[in-house]
Amino acid sequence: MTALYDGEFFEPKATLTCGQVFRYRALSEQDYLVYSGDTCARVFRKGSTTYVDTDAPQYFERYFDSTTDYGAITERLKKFPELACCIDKGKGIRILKQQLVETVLGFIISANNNIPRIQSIIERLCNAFGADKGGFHAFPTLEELKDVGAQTYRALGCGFRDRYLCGTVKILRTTDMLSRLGTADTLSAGELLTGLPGVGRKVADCILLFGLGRTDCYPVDTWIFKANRSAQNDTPRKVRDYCLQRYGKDAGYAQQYLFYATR
DNA sequence: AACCAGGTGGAGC
DNA sequence: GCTCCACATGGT
Repeated sequence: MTALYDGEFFEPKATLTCGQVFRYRALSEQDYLVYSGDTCARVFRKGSTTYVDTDAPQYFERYFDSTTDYGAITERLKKFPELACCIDKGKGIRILKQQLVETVLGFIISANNNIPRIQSIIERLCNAFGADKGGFHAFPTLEELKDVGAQTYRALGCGFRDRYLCGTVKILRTTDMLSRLGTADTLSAGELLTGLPGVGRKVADCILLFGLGRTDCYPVDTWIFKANRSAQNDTPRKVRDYCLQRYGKDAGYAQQYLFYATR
């Protein structure tokens, strides 16, 4: 089934290559396959329309955040002069509502890593342990990762993050953290997440934003820090606090427009 | 051949 | 609280 969207605020390329998601593959300039959990969709643009072709239309309607008014968000953020040109470049970005476990493990792998390598590690992880869905493999469930040891993650190219993955999988499997994350406020959810091995401030903010839909977050990575640092805000923590205060509930959107435009 | 990549954790102060 | 630094891996 294929759903149609006005493409002004929904471009496949901007949405998928702005750094929020790792499981996608480009077929051409504005034509992508994207995988989430155990499902997939083809997202492509023709003229001023974006099409989503999938067997799970209701899932991807939510995944692509279809009911949020990005025109209103960009109007609010355009008032900040430092964002004006970023929004012109990236106004087709949508913040995806991704699977929580997939987001947690994906961003643990992202630490001190580059995006092409993150993508290939995650693809190998899916191929090794995720269910065969015919043409692609699902992201592994916690149950499927139950007995995966550090040396196996190491063999998949995860490097020093092997023990983080083992430790986090065990906690997610054996505690009620996942259910608590869904109902906790953003601050409490952040504290829960930073208690996981391999999850610090930045990775927690990515999980909050991309896996829990908390747009009042501002992940500060090396790129954002270089773009935002000043004499006043000379540490990642200060940049984060300043931008959270400045952009409020729109901080997550602001961060994505900036990341996409400056990376 | 150093340096970098969507950083984190730990030791030492 | 803070500052250094090791940590796998592959690309430039």
